[in-house]
Amino acid sequence: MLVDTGSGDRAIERSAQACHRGRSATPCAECAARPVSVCSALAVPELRELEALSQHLTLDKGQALFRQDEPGDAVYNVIEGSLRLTRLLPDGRRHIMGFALPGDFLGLALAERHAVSAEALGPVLTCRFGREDFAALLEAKPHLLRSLHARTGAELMLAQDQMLLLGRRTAEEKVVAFLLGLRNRYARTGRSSVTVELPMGRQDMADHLGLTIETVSRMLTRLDRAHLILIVPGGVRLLDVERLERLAAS
Amino acid sequence: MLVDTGSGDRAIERSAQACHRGRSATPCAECAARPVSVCSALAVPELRELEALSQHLTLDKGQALFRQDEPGDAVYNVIEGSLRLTRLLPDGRRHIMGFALPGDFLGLALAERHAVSAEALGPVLTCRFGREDFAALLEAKPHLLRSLHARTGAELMLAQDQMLLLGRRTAEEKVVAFLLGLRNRYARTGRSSVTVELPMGRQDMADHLGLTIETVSRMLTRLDRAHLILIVPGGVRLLDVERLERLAAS
DNA sequence: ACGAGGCTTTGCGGTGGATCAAGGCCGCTC
DNA sequence: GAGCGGCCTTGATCCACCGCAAAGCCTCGT
Repeated sequence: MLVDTGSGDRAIERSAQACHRGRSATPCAECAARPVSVCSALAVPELRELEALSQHLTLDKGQALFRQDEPGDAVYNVIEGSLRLTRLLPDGRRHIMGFALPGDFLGLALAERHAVSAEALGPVLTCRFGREDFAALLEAKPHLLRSLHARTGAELMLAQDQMLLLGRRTAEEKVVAFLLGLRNRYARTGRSSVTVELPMGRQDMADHLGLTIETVSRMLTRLDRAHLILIVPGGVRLLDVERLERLAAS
Repeated sequence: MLVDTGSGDRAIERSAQACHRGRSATPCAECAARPVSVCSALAVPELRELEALSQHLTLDKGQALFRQDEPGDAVYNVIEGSLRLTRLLPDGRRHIMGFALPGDFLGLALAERHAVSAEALGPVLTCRFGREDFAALLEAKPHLLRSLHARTGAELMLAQDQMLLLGRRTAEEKVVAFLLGLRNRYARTGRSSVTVELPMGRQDMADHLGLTIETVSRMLTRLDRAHLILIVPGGVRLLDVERLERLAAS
């Protein structure tokens, strides 16, 4: 949902040939992500136009959709799976600006160059639009631009929340706020559940919260031992949301 | 330039009667802030319409333009002076999301409620637009909306820079990056100079950088003693920009 | 000129989280 | 099913920054 752009680190290689391209059989009207994505701004008849401009694109775990500082020649809508949006400091320090979930739009800022790298946390399905095509569509559909602007504004508010979190919260508050925030995002995109999936690793959480991997791990085990959460494979179960919310001091 | 909204702390009281309202004699075409503000998206003939919708509004040091959580019934363009954009945690911890300078637009997100408080750091002159009026204008002028969206996108990128700064940088890097960033913003709005004005106090800088007032003070004196900057009344003089940029690791 | 209040600087411990260093727990592949 | 590699946890120590306290300094009003 955040801006985009990117250059990765590791052994993550964008292998264009590995990405299956071209529309699959499913039309926009039946897209699972449509109700929660920008596309919801378009009426059903308009979806035909959108469909003509779009390409499906899949990624495997670890592949980069785009890299920091690359020219932003396309924008994407996430349909399935999740990605991490990473920014690198010249000296190698890494920060994760956020995680993109189904329905999130990558390229909100329509910037010349991607400000972050987008790397798949698992199998990912996206809908790709060429930059020119999408700009032309925005030109023709003011309500799409308005919807995009509204999303960008919402993203800006989230970014502010994150700034406050990074600047003024303790390690425990950070971890708890992260879990609750993720839960709320899942709830908004449909499946709400007591169990919060964590598709990212501990290091990713740490790089998102401005902590080290050890601190994140310690805080999680502390919350577990206090019976506020239960650590399960692939995620956590929130046992006492009320008390967690008090801890997050939001 | 950031979002807006607000509820302050201290003895800052919005005294509506203290704000001189109504257009002064100067028309939009001669506005000093026009070249660097959203208004630059409008052609000279269109400025008449803009002018009809706008009201000048002045603030004294410490007065709030709006408060966190207030309904966002207006948007503002800063013409002269500077403001701090503050967000408060329920327990009193404060974070300053940014500082608005001449040319900055407050209310980019067009949100229902202000996300921050905007408080004048000194005498301030703003241009006020009613929310409804401005929305109607956006409806009528797509290029104004596009300009606003571009600004919001740029703001989002800045917010990401700030997140990286808050999450992954040392106290010294934070202070240096802040000084350099402020210098660049001044340069963009016209008057560039070796001397960087600091209209905000040390506590404000601390609350912006996620530090304490003592740490900010210590870093500044350390930079001063290293002859990288010179602390002068009301600001600092940058003595060795090259070395400062290396320190900021940007 | 003087005094008061607010802001800034400086010194001195204290501490939350970083850093360093083992292990432990999978889920692979062979 | 043994061995390997990646991730996660846990413990011990360290240090950058915090928090408190006391001056110092500047501005403003009288």
